Amino acid sequence: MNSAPRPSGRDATLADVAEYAGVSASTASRALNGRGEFTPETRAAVLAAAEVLNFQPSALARSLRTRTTYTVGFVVPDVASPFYAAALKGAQGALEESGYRVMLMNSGQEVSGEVTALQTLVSHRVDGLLLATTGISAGRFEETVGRRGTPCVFFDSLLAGAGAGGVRIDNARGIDLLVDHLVEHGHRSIAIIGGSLDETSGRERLDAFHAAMHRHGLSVAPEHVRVGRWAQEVGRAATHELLDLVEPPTAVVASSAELALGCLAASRERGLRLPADLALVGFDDPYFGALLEPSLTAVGYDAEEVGAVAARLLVEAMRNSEARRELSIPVTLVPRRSCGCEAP
Amino acid sequence: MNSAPRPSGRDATLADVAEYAGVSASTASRALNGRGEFTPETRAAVLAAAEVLNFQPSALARSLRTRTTYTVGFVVPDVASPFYAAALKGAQGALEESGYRVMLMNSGQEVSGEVTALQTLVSHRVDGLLLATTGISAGRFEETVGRRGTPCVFFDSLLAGAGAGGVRIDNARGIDLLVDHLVEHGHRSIAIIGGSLDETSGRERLDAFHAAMHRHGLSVAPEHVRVGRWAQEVGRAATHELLDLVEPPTAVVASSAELALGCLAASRERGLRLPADLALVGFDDPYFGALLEPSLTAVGYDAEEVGAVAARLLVEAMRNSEARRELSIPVTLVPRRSCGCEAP
DNA sequence: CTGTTAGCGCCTTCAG
DNA sequence: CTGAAGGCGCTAACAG
Repeated sequence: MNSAPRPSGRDATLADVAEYAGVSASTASRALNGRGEFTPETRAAVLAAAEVLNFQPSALARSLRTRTTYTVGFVVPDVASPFYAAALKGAQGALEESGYRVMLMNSGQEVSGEVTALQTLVSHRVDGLLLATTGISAGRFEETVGRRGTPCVFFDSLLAGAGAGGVRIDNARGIDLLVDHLVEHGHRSIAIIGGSLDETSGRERLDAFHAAMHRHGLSVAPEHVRVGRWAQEVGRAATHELLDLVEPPTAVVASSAELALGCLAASRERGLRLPADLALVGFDDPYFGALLEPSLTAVGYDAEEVGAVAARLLVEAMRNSEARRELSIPVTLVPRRSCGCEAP
Repeated sequence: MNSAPRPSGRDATLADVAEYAGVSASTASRALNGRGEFTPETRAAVLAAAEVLNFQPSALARSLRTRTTYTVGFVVPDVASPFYAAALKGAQGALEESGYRVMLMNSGQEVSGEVTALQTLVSHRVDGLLLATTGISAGRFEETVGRRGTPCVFFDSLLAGAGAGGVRIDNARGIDLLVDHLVEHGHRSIAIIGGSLDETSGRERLDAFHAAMHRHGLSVAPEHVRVGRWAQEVGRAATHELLDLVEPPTAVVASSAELALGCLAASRERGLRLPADLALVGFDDPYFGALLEPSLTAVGYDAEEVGAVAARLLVEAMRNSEARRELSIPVTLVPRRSCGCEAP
């Protein structure tokens, strides 16, 4: 034993611990990190010293030295969106299990924001990236993170062939489920309110809609296709436009929960009774879906799982960069009343 | 000019840039950071070199040297919760404006998780902390981050007198608004479904409820007070219990959106017609509140603002640690139909 | 205005 | 098993 705990002038560094324990810095380092064998005394002394001095190793210095930060960058358009928030939680959990931390960046729906976020993350030397892109080009991406070779797993919105992998939602299957269900209810004049075509999900859902309609031998009027941002307001406006048509649809599939909510709002403004006057189904099953009026028939999936799977893929990639892998998250139909079902 | 861009063996370091530009490392550093004046040539040469070599300064090394990370730690029980997600977004935006980045940690509703999160953040030498605690003790907090003196602003749930400041929601005012409104509708037998008493909001809302009832000269039956976690399931169970009473309440105030949703679900399960059979009002105005059946009368506030204000307080504290400041976010009543109003 | 020197805190050869 | 030495990449003194 030596002097009293440091008067907190600065806080304890490895050297302090070593001095206090009466050993060299390297020995202290080894003891603390469990490398090699020691005489019990030595080890105990170091541990005690660390305890007493409240030693908190500097992740900064360690990372600089080891060239590993155990930090992963997470970039999404908007953390406040339920989907991204859930994905973040899932990823966070999975990463934590593997000892990684998350540095979060909002890209704010803009490519410039995405590039900035990526640069920041790269300068922080993150070990990996989890990215839900909103439209960065492969070239820009390559230029920003490619050179350093930081592993990157895309999710939700993928960048063709780039990065160490991707996790997608089974958009085509989901839309199929929705359209099939509407057709079973006898609808033939179905409209779609789609999300941004700059994103994978926006494009895939719209394409799948056309394909599904075609499969049923149904035609889709051009004015029955509305696309825009993923916002409630967009869904609302689109619904009004749809209903103002000389031949309004008898059913609509909304590409997201926000869009479906907008449709609901517009219908309510017009005093429409759903599903009698208009049937509605949506992609995304919000947790309050059963409590809406009418309760919303939707295609659901596990958003946390999207993040968790992406994170696991990334961890693998960071450990041993193997071949690129792409996974798909399954979706299921949750029939409720907005489609015309009698159910719950 | 010198040789061709580096074959990307490793990536460019400041030394590389300096060499390429034919100047010393310190000059390169100064030029890049805009310190001091230079002969135009020098500056241009350095900038060009940095450009060509795609130089990305290491935030790690810089932080180690300057003892500043420009990173803020953000700790919440659950990022996926709408409130925290929104607060995060608000904080993120405000912080970004001041050049700070966010490192996110989920405490998972447990004190142990909170301590771990704090330790991690401290070892990363974050410049500041934004914390929505779930019950860490002042002692534990002091022990974990106090020694280093990292500024910390609490939000939502405060730790009495600790840290550099706090941002609270005006819970008392919100509950007053709710109770007053119910009383105006003629209710005298009002129950409350409260959230966790380990958190400031849980306690304050419950206390305010008792105070408000008292103010109106109304008594509250002990069995009309139910508390638990902030979960829909809890709200549902509590509502069933309330309705099974020999003297069920005629109205209930739910302490959060989740709780209100649970109450709605339970009411629906029993085939009750709201607000005729039971009036309901809630703290927290979810964005889909108008689309529920019946639409939910609630007290709302700007969740993003909570995060943004906390972040601004923190930035001030990091710049010049002045006196502790505590701010309150205002709330407003949004009357809809679940209370008995005819409105929208 | 510019270069040289030193060191942030840690880990990891290389000797002993 | 342990200690000494060096360096990760950058910036802040200190000279010139």
